[in-house]
Order: sequence, then structure tokens, then C-alpha cells
Amino acid sequence: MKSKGSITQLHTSLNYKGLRVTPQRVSILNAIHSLGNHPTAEMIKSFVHQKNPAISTATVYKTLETFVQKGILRKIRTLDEEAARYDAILTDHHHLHSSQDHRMVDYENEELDNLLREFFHDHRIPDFKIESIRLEIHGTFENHQ
Amino acid sequence: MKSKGSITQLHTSLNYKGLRVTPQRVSILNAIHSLGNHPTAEMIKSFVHQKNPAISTATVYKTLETFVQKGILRKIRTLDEEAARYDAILTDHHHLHSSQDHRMVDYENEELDNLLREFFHDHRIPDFKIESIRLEIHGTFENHQ
DNA sequence: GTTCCTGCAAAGTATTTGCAGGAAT
DNA sequence: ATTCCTGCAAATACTTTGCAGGAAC
Repeated sequence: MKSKGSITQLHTSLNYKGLRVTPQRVSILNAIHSLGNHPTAEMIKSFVHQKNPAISTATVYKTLETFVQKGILRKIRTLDEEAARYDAILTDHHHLHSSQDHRMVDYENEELDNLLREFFHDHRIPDFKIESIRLEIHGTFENHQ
Repeated sequence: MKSKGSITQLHTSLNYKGLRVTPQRVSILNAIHSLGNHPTAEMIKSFVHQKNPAISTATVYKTLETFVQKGILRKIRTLDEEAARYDAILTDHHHLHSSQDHRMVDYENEELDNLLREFFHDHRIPDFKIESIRLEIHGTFENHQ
């Protein structure tokens, strides 16, 4: 469905970051893309285990941390959950948070970002320099989509 | 400095929520108000221990959870920290997040809220009903304030 | 007197770390 | 050949739970 990076592309992108291409890392990247947005480490581990049961929990965590350090993933936390989630979208964007289940869906809107930029340009916060703004939009999904 | 609730007020507000007034609960509420915004359970525990070393960790956690359930506190999580924080301000508001240290400062602006309300009124998100919006404003504090 | 709360210790969940062997380069 | 990565097990951080005694009402 969604265009996934080929093995070669993964290879290249890992190399580019100075990382060795290991089956574990390839599996984990594939898992994140297959799982859609914002899986937890646990979800990634389960997915990866289907094909490769030998991969250890420690490796999953270490790898995710490495990817975050290298700027391949972003780590995010939600309001009401214990576990961290990992986001493969690196550009700044916002999230819809379901108050029913713990779903999180990306929300991007350039017009909104411009509006915010303007607003804070006109309303500087004393002694604070803004780097980025992320909206947590809480609510409920309708039509069970 | 900041107007704190007297013992009697605390008493009344706990009673109002159907909670018994215990020294532990009074200490914990005082701690949260003294510590300013968004202390972690650990910070609250340390503070409380200065006056009352006997209070247990379990009680701190249980009490905080009770307060959250009763709507006396709100539990929040930050981007890069493991531990939850507790916020005594219940009305919807936003937060400044320091990218230097792990500081979090409240930010409220009615004009901003109106702007957002208008924006999302005009740009409905398909199949999603918004309940609340919180901004995470990341950046750096200047003038070491 | 009844119900609720506290403290202890143990358990649970999420995550990190040290280290030795093994794989990628 | 060297450097980096993985897996194991143990450790750590944060939080929850069961239960019995004690406090608040």
C-alpha cells in the first residue's frame, strides 16, 4: 500500500548516518513503517518477533535510542500513557489524541503553522525563544474510522 | 508569596470531594503548592519528607492518583522525561518546555485560544470531534530567569 | 463502629547497562 | 583486523498492589 523503502534504500540511509546495516535494524525500521504511526517499543518488538524471534528486547531499545540520536526517529510521549512512542515523521507536526483508546494520528496544516507563527511574532513571550510548537489535539474519533 | 489555601480551606475542599482529611493529604497538597508548577512524584515525596519523614512512597503515589481521579490535580507527561508530573491548574492551558533543562512553565493566553477555536471551526478535522487543545511550546529561556 | 487510608514489602512495567561473543565493515 | 552491534542477564527508574493495622468520620 504505502511506498516502503527498499532494502537498498534502508542500507543507504543507515550508512549515511554512519550506522552498520544489521538485520535487526532493518527489521525495526520495517516494523515502524508497517505499523503505521507512533508504535511503542513493545509493539515494535512484537512485530519484529514474528519474523525474527531471536531479536532481544535490549536490542530493540538500544536501536530505537540510536535512531533517535541519529535523527532517524523521534521519540514522543502521550498525555496518559506510560510508554514512549516512536515517530518516523521528522518534520514538525501535530497530533490528534483519541480520548477513547490511545490512538494518535498525525495532523499537519501549514495554514495553522503560519497562524501560530504570526501570533507569536506579535505576542512574544518574555525571556523565551521559541524553537517549535506542537499541538496535542484531544478528542474523539467519529464513524469508527 | 502566593496565596495558599489555609488548613480550613484544604479541609473543606477535601471534604467536598468526599475525601478524608489526613495529615498526609494535607502535606501533599501543600507540597504541590509550595513547589510551584509541575513537580514529579519524587519531588513531592522529598518535600513532604522534610516535615514528615514517615510518609511512604506508596501513599504519595496513591494520594496523587486519588487527587487526579477526583479532579484535584492533573497528570501530565513531558517529551523527554520518564516521570509523570502533577499540575494543580485544572483549566486548559499550555506549556513552555525548556530544551536546556527539563523546566516546564505555564502559558495561558485567551486570545490564542480564541484564535485556535476559530481556526478549527473553519477547518473541521474529518471524523474527529475536538475536546481540548494543548500547545507544547519548545524553546529556550533567556536571561536565566 | 464502620469505612477509608496508610505503610510495608513485594511485584509490575518500562527502560537501561555491562559485558563477552559475533557480525559488519 | 577493527570497530561496532547484539543478546543475555542484571540493574534501575517509576509506579502499582495486597494486605493488615490504624486513623477519620
